[in-house]
Amino acid sequence: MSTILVQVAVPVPLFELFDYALPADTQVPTAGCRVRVPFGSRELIGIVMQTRPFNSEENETDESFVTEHKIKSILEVIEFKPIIPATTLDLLIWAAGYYHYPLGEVLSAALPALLRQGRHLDLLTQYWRVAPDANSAELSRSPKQRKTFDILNLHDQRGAPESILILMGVERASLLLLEKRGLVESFMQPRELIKHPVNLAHMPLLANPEQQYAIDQIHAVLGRFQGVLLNGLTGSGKTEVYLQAMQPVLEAGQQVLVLVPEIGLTPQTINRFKARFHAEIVMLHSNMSDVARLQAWQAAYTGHANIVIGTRSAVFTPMPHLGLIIIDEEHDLSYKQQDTFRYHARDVALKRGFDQKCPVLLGSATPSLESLHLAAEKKLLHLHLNERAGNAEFARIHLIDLRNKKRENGLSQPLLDAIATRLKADEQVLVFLNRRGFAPVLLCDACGWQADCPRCDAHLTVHYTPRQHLHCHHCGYQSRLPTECPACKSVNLIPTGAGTARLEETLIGHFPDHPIIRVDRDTTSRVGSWDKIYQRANQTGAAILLGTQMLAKGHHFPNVTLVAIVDVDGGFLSVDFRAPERMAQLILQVAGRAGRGTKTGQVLIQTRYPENPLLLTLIRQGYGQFAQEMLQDRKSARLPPYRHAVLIRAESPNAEKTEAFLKAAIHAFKMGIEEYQQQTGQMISTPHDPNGLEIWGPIPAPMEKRAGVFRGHVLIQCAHRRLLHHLIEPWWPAMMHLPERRGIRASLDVDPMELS
DNA sequence: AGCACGCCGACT
DNA sequence: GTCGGCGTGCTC
Repeated sequence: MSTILVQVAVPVPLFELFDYALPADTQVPTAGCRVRVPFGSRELIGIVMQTRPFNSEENETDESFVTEHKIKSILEVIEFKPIIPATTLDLLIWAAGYYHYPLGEVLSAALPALLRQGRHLDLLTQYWRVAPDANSAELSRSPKQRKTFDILNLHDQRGAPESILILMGVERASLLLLEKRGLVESFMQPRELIKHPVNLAHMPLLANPEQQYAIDQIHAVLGRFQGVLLNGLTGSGKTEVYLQAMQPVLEAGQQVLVLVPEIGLTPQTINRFKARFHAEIVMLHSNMSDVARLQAWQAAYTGHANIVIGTRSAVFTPMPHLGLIIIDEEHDLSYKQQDTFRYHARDVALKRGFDQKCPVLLGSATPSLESLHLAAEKKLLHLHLNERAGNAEFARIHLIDLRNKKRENGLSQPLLDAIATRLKADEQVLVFLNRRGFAPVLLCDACGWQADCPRCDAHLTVHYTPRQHLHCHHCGYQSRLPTECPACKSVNLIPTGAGTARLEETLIGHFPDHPIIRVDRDTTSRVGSWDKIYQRANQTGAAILLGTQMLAKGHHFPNVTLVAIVDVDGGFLSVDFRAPERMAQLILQVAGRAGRGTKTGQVLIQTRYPENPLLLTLIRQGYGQFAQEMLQDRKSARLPPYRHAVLIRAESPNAEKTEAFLKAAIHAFKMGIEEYQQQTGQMISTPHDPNGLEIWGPIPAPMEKRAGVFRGHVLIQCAHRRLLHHLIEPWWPAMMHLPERRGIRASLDVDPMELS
């Protein structure tokens, strides 16, 4: 009997695809369509990858390994027009291969939750129109409804989709009120794809020569793939370049994809775009309801949305008329997913631009070393914006040598003096310390005992407010604050070191007359939303803003003229080879925050190592030169981006078993190398040969025990990406079935960003 | 990942 | 005598 076999990617952590029979009277689905299939004892939604005729007579010789009787039938074909269009499907297949993650899970993760659950794409859209016998006279006392009615009255009986009306400033509430009065009515119909031309809502700002050059360069590469690195200081007008770069793309009826860091998707960002273009703009981020997300996704998928602004996962949104991809703050770590499917949205975006023949614009004041390296190799076009708007001077950065200086809870006298000066001038100060709580260590003065987390290789942090206790910031473990040392019964337990809570106390002591706004994970629920924080900061005059990384990533505080970095040394002395780069990005980011308009800003950095050459390069010669030196270091240390890296992580409650798995994995990998050598006659042996394949490990993770599990790593590096992936491709799936894997959680991280 | 099957401990 | 612990193996 002749039937059709359908190869399906199912959302399970397995690397193989599964074959199903198509019911006899069913139309053949194409690749990218969803199907409901039986899988073991359950039912799952899978994605069709391929269909092929299947002849049971010839099955004996069929390359299909599945015995005929095992093949089950598809239960339902959910749609015949692919929910994942061919270009998106190809991108996802590539990503699953590149990141060595099961295809079924990759595809499933790329769909909005409701589609993942099998819901049909609802292509009907709500339209509104004026009711046939509407008498609008009664609206004289409801100006909002009047305005809404008038806008709707511009349209004939064919009406207008709600999203377009909202675009024109209509509020949904007014529509509903008018509907109650019987003046307007709504109906559902498939939305017509009218390419309504995108108009300018506002004229572009006058670009300075640098901006104009950048805009021209980007316009010159529209219509083909070109990666562009837009390297612009904070305040140099990157957003204006984005907007003008987008304009001809939108005017040509094409779509623009804008990726922003997780924290960057603020109303201010969106409003910049809305204020410039009369266009349909949709957002895609994690704080949206499933329905809202589906609606936005659908607008992108159908081509109705002109601009799609989203976080990391939006890089996979189908967009039939994609003409430009913009990645704002391309160096931001949130573009790399840190669990499960560990993709990097920036790298996926570059691949997508290549596939869909459109430019990819990477913007940053402090580009990643990866992007700078690509620019140096001429794989990215490198554009610079160095002028600040209004000729505002960039903040001056100074070091405060902490050695032999009296300090009060980490604050040196020169820093306290500088804060006092700024407050006296009615200006604001931002104090940055990446450590929350009161004190990072509780130490016994008598015997040296320290309060440690029983589940992690870490000290417990002392907290006094809102409730006195010890807290592990790595696993959440909590215990009461001991009154005496458990080891020697001494009562001299000293909270040692300073966190933001202690700094707050100290600052209140010094500056009792000024508001001190603390922003960290412990206070945001108390202080309120970001909006409230901005409001408070902008309403008061002289004030101190104190906080962790959260504060550095937030938005602008226009009255801040001094930024203090209390402890820079952690960043420059860390074992993680990317730590200095991240600290430099942070310093520049907060420096961009200081001083706007007429007031020149100042950055003070406290350090015990004022002669640190990297730090000196950064403050004397800027980020560009700093990055060049970092790249030189990376090159001589044979680290990324000069080597391609893959990190294997394993964890289990048993340290020996974790290590045994990693050893077995290394052994298998080395067997794979030998096989490769025999097949190709090419030797890959020493780290110093041009192939430079290096295997490091098993090594304990920087914090070996965390939340009660032991974590180990193997780092594999290679000068040739192709070779590395060629070796990993057959090897990693096989590792899932290793006997030593029992009880181990293992994952593979391609191009790891954090070695923890 | 789920889910079922299966083989050893404390209970109505 | 059963309920249920989670080890093991499979999913077209």
